[in-house]
This record gives sequence, structure tokens and C-alpha cells, in this order.
Amino acid sequence: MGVDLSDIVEDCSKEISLNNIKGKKVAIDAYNAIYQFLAAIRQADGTPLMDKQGRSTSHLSGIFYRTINLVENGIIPIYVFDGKPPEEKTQEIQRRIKIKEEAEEKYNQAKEQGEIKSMKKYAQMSSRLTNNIATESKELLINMGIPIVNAPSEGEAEAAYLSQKDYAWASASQDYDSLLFGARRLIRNLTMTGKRKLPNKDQYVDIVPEIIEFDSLLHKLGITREQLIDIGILIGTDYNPEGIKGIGPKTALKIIKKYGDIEKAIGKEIDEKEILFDYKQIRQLFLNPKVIDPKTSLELKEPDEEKIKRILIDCHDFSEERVVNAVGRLQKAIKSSKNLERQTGLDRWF
DNA sequence: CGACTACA
DNA sequence: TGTAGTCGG
Repeated sequence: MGVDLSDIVEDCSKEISLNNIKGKKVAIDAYNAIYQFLAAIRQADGTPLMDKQGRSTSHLSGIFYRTINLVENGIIPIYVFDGKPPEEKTQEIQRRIKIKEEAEEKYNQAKEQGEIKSMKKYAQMSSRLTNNIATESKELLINMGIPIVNAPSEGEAEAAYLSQKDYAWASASQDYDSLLFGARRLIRNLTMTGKRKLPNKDQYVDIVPEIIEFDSLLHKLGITREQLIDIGILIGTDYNPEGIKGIGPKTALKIIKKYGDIEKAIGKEIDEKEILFDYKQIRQLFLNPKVIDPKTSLELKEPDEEKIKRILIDCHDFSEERVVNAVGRLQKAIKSSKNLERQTGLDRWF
């Protein structure tokens, strides 16, 4: 689940109103978003939304409606899809597969005992983002007129690159990895709806979008990007999920600030024998990830209403009324988004 | 998760 | 007009 920087980042994380993102392009980590939909859009017993053929449609519902909401709010989403993960991620990918298999097992047990709550919990944990789900999601987005980018490798890295090169104003993900990849801004909780249920509790909390600005984060912590990466490596990243035993975010920050980098802390607060990974190589994965330059500006396009209807209504049994209504909202929203862009573009000349 | 409905 | 509850696929 990426690098857990929450403890050292939270002081720098500021609430942001959707109004402040109006007219801006946001590179969305598509896998992160789709995974949330797959996990969350389910019935009480954990059954996902399905068409008549029993194929899951949770991802389509989630992408469709959330994207329209974003565009209605003047935000221009750019969905960034993962490519081939680096070799170094293999171990973490295997670990995740194992967790899902175990969750499936527990789901079956809960099902036998008719424990609805557990069924949902383990169904959520075992949700998988298949190639087919990614392909279907891309097809829907393209027909909605939403720009997508196929990352050559890590989506988070590509999203960070897009923000560095000004193809996007910010990147959006629940994970902090794009900060290690150098994203200029990271938006978390990029969603409209406020109240969310706390896991396992009958309590509700307000979920609001928040932003972390890369430069102010580094300034506030008094470190460089290289040092932030070293901190991440000590805590544990997708390339070394185990991190270093006994070192959490707070300790990692303290160590790196005191010694400067991992090398200089070895033999002091870090026992060399505890480093069971090639930290220099992992550093390079974050500093020089494989990315592509899209070369062309990423813009909204006119949606293809007929194609969207064919996908959602004909193929996946969505309600015609709902889809037609939503497509109408989307068309209108894209038009005003174009107007907004034209106006702010003109403003620069006056 | 987000749309939509029911109800104060 | 706001929100708790349920449905969607």
C-alpha cells in the first residue's frame, strides 16, 4: 500500500476546497481510484455490482459518476494507468496476492457462517484489479472524452512527472508514493461527498479533499527530496515493504535529519545487518523512474454519447434513465470547462 | 462510492 | 433544504 508517510506529512496537509482546483488539471492515479471503487461499491454482504452476466461493474459506476462530478466542479481529470512494474516490486506484488488469497479464504468461512459484516470486509480485501477491469475503465473514460495516460511503469511516477512538467497542476492519490517521485502537489480525498463511515465502527467522519505541497513539505521538514526518499526507504516502500525493523516515520525523519542520509547513519542508528535490500537501487527507482512525456497537451473532448450508452446500458445493464441524465451533465460540464479554459487563457493577455 | 428517495 | 437510508448493476 505504498509508503506510509502520514505521520510526518499530516502537519503539512491542508484542506482544500474544490473551488481552488477549478480549471486545473489533476493527474489521477487510476489504479488507486479504481481499487477504491472495487472495494467500496458493494452490497451489505460484499457482493459487487454486477451485470446480468455476473461481471463486476463497480469500477464502471465509480469512474463514471465521480469523473462527471469532478468535471462539473471545473476539474480536468487525467487518469494515469500503471504499466509494467519494476522488477523490484515483484516481492510486494506477491505479498498482496497472498493477502488476497487469505482474504478469499476468510470470506468463504464467513459466508458459511452467514456473517454478513465479515463477508463484506473480506470481499473488499480480496477485490482484484484485473487487466480486463483496467481495459474497460480506459474505454469508458476515452468515450467520456477524458484524457488518459498509459504510464510505461509506475502510475504514481508518471503522475508526478506530469505535475513536474506542468501537464497537470497536481497528482491525486490516497498513497504518498508520488511525493517520493517528486510530485509538486498531492491531493488526497479528491471526492465530493462528505461523510464516510469509519471502518468497523458505527461512527462517521467528514472526508474533505486535502493537499500537500511538495516544496512546503520539504521546507517544513527541513529536508531535501533525496532525504525524503531515504526516509521512505527506512520506513518501507513497495520496493522494500519490510523497511527497517523498529523504524517508523518519526524515527526515520529524526535519523535522516541528524546524519544526512542512510550511508552516514549506518553503524550509528542503523544496523547494517538490518538492511536487507539494495537501498541505492531503490533510491534510483524514485529519483529516475521510467516515465514518458505525452508531448501533447491533455484536454477534455466531446463525449461519445452513443458509445457510452452502448457500454453502460447495452453491455452492462445500467439504467438508461440514469446514464442519459449523467451524460447530459457531462456534456454540459465539458462545455463550461472549455469556456473556463478559454477565459483564463484570454485573461493572460489582459 | 454516489444517485436517488423519503421524510422532517 | 438538508440528510439518513437504500439502491444501483
